[in-house]
Amino acid sequence: MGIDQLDGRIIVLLAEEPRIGVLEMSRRLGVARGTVQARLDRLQSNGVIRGFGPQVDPAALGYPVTAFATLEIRQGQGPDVRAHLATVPEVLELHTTTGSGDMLCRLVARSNADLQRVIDRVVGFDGIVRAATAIVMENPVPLRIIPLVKQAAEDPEGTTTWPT
Amino acid sequence: MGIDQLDGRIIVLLAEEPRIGVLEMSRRLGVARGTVQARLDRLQSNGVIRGFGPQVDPAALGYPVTAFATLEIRQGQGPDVRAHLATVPEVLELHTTTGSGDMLCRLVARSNADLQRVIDRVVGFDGIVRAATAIVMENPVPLRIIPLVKQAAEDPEGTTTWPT
DNA sequence: TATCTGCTGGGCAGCTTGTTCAGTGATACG
DNA sequence: CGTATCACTGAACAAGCTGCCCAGCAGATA
Repeated sequence: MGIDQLDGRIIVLLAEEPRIGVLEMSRRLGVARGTVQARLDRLQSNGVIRGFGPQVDPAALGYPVTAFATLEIRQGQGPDVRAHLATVPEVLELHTTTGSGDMLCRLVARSNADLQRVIDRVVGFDGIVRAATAIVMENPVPLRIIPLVKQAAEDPEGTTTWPT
Repeated sequence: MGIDQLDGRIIVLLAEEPRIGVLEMSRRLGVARGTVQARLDRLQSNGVIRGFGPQVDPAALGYPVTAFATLEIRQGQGPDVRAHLATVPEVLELHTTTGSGDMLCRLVARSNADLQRVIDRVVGFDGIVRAATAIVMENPVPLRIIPLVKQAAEDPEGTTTWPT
């Protein structure tokens, strides 16, 4: 577990220019093509790189409204609620969190009015006691990983960032 | 704005086998290569497909702990807080939301103990009044987009899902 | 009817990929 | 100390894909 600086540079390069190809990477990094290839294979089998799926923008799909909903779950209904939420396309992700047996999920909708439909569908299920929704207005920091990759590459053991 | 079924199938195919290539896609979809190429170009210039960056797993990087923090911001300090949080690598994303002038951010850390360090760094800033943190235990629905893509492809106008 | 857009099917040169091989340096281990 | 293991290098090869071009055709539109 952990990556070295070469791994980090490969990931950063890949993030900046996804269509770059192994050969061009090896040229820019100043290493042999086989090395980059082996590193990439290892990163993928390690699970560090999960894949290269297309990053789709829900807004461009017609779902410009994003919201986070905190759900309060009736005791023992967790599994059923998970299964229910998994069937709702507008539920982009779901987490169970500490706190009062809660879940947090990310929703999208076609409009603020449409959000009502989505929420109704989400909470229209027995196991859900209550839902608190916060609509996203701005997204100053879009989901990112590069800064973390750089830190992990500089300091694989976490020694410098560890609390003293 | 909106995608048709062919666009949807292209995205799904790309998500299932990211390394597939335009030629193989055209074969599987039963259309000409130029068509797939043109669709892909359009999807990218439309912004529907933002890119093909590597999906990196923070856990595999040594950051297995995820948390969501709700931040209460002092009036007028929003921009400064955004800039501050953008400098913290462990802040994976940041949203401003409705509610009491709040922000919601996703954090990762090397351990529960390390999370304290991250939170201290996040809230160690004048503009932040209070922070409520929820640690993620499970992630029953990892960030996904395919179900939404399928729905958008089937129903580009949202007519069937619209509230009646 | 004339135009425009999108799709088809073909062809071409150039480049990348996947794979294999031998050689080398560093490291770990008996 | 000798040796096995590992990672990296540099090279080679055939195969396949990409990017780009073109002409033709169908459907929608003005």
